[in-house]
Amino acid sequence: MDERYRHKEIEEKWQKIWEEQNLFKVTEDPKKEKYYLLEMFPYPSGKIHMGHVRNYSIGDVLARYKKMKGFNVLHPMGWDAFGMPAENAAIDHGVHPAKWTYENIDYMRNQLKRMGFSYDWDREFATSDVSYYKWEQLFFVRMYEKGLAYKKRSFVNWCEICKTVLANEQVMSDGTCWRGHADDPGVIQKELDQWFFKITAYAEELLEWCDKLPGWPERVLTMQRNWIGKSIGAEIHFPLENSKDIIKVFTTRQDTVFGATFMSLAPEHPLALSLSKGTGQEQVVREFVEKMRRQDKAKRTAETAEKEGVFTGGSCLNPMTQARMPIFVANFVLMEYGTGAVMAVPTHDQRDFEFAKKFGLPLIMVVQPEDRVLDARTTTEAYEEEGILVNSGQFNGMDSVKAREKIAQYLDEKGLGGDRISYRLRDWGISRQRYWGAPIPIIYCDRCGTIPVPEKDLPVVLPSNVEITGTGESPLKGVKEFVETRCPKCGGPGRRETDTMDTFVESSWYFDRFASPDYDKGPLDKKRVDYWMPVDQYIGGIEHAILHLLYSRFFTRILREMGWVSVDEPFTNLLTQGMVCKEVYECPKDGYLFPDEAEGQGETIRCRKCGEQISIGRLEKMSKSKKNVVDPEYLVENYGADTARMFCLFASPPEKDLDWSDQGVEGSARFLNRVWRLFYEQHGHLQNVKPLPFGTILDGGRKSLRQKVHKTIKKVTEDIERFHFNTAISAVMELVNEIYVSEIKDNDDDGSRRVMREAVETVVILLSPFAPHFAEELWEALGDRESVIKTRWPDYDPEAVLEDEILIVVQVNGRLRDRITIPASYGEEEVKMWALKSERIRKLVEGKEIKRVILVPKKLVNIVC
RNA sequence: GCCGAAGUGGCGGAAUUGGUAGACGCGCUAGAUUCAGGGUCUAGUGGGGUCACACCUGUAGGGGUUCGAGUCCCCUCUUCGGCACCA
Repeated sequence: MDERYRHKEIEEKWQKIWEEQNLFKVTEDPKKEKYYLLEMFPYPSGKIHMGHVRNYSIGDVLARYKKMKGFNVLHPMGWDAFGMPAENAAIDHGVHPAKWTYENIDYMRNQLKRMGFSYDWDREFATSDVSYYKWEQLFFVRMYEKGLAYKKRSFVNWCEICKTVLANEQVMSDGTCWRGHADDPGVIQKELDQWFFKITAYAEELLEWCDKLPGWPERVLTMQRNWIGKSIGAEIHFPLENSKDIIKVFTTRQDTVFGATFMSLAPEHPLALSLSKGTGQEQVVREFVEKMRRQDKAKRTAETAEKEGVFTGGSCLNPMTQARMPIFVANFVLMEYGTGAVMAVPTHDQRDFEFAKKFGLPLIMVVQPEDRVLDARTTTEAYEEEGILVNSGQFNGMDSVKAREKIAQYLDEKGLGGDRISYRLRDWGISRQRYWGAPIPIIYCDRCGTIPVPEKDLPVVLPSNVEITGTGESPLKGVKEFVETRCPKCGGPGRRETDTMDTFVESSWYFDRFASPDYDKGPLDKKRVDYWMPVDQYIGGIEHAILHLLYSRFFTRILREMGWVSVDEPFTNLLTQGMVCKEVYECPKDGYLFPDEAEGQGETIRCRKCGEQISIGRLEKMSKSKKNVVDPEYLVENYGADTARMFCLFASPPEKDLDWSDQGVEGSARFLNRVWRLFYEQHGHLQNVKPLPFGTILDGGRKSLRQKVHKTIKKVTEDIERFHFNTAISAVMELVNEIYVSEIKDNDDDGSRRVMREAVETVVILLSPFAPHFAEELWEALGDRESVIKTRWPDYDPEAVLEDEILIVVQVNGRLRDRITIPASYGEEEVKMWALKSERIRKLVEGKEIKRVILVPKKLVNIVC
């Protein structure tokens, strides 16, 4: 054994051995309990970052631990390889997206291997492999046949920087692109023909299952519930004046229908323009609609935005009162929600109230609170609470909750509408005007229309001879050999669809493919998928709380319907890890600085460029633009992968953000070195020594050390099970500290050596999921031939952890006054007696009447007087 | 505005169910090491107070429940995240 801990040599040595022995390869084994552990696979952007290191270190602890616990562990890794950065690289550097992507993959695979993660590399694939995306094209074709994939001309979110369409989920609440560009001008609305997946068909099921995922963080479920946004209400039909047509509205407050005095339409509503024809309002409406279309939607629909609108010239009738209701176009009405038309009840909706005041429209109070009387003539705001119905015909006097039910029933009976449920969730737009993605397998024929590519003709291979320009048109449009084809139905000339699929489609089923990545007779080998799915533990960043996780849940249902998977939900347990943060250096003149662009210390840190005093300290997520990243490669080089892993796990619990600290990394390195020195000093005299069997009776230093060992086994096991890796590591640190100061450390007798052997052996085993190379090397130094990961995770000896003397805290009136050590065997009365016998307690209690004595077994006595 | 999470030493963080607040690590202090420095080992380290005890005080702030509250309840403040004219 080397006197010094040489991380580089050790890590290379063991990575080679693991690979040679194919140690992490798994196959289905019905005799063993399976455990599918998955971390979100990376986009091959070039290099791994600290977020990956943290995510995958957490996963690797669990994978290795479960393996040692005897589970058949599936722990795969692959690449989310389609996407825009590859095209940007093509535009910026003239390198083909495929070359760029696969070179990045090679580099990053190597980096992951250097971290020592226990992946079954035989299962690796990239989503840009034809052997992967061809199955996605098969899904598309089948979905098209079932009406789950359809094409629609509509207004879609368009990012000017990405030059492509975004799904609703990909637009942030401030109206910017989810990718986070600098100086994002905001997503605009563009009218395009787009393919959609019918996720709304599963809105109810996706929502219901939010209550059946106890292994998911509540906040993720809450976000998904909000996103689906279920509202229970009614549809009401309003007949147009002078026409047989009707306007349908959705409302959750059908109890206020008698108070509806006007109508508001979304600017995109087809009736908006047609109603105005010949009324003299045509020009005004046209201008308003045009203006709205050009406006950033997030701005237009922000709550603070001024309520704007114009009269269409048309009117409809309130079906309950027959009152005439003028029809307006209003900026706050959304075409995508409900029916794009809103019955306006200014007395009971604040938006309508403000709108009515602006245009001098009538107010009719129809719901009265029970404790006061509201007057429509004097009220200054809408009353939106429940109450008793007035001015509402046969529903007068009814409670508003009850009235909602009765009015919906009435509408249904009269053919004027009825109960409806509306969702905020909209269908998933998947068309992207991009090259580097899976082609949508559709052919357009002038005679036969839209024809899916027959299954026997799949895959539609992405051509490689393409010019990437970044104009906003799909680059595939320029590839003649790709576009021009034959119609599969009539054999005449046909044109291929040139848009590609959203890359979130690939990540919606990759976890299924990992179960049978080599299968070529279909997308999934049912038997193997049934063995492995669902994923027992999924780990990744909270930023995917809606996007990826909701799409994956939807896709699982599609694959279930098609018979490829048997599960309802893909991920049983979800762990969302926090971000990796570091302080930023910001100069008032030169912006963000790298740490070495600053000089000085403490209060007087200055910019090297301009000499200006700079601010420091604010913690932000590591990002290139903020110049606060730490390159994992630097860490591995200087400290080793094991230290990097230890730090990520020790510094903070997984769900919380991790604050980067160079000194913290030093601390982790120091700990490993401390363990190394202990072994260097001890391994010689502990080789081929066997630990004592369970139940052995000991005393003195042997007993106390052995007790600490078994307590540590118990603690670390429990902590790993509940993902408290930081406290698991601190428990091992405590054990190491205790070994250092143990009085039996250098004893030569058989008993001491056997206790010591067990102690150091336990340190290695407990540390092995965290610092695997380090543990292997020490394990070998102790004389063991087999890899430490093949060792069974130890059980603790229940007898060894028992204490014969325990510390009892003695309180007087709830305040700590003394601590006494007594034999653990003492009964209640004896404990109380000894507590009262304590000198300090006697002084405090003297002359007072003892009213009560409370005893918490093995913990405390509280004397009340 | 609504919903959710959080607030503990100089710092990162401990404290499964109400029962010794501050484990472990960083930093700092002292001592040791034939000791330049660094490294290593040992000990100390919430604040006040004391030679040392005793004692007082302390988990964002205020109130409450309890023999006992970081933990439970109510109110307030701050931070972060989500949703936000969704009819």
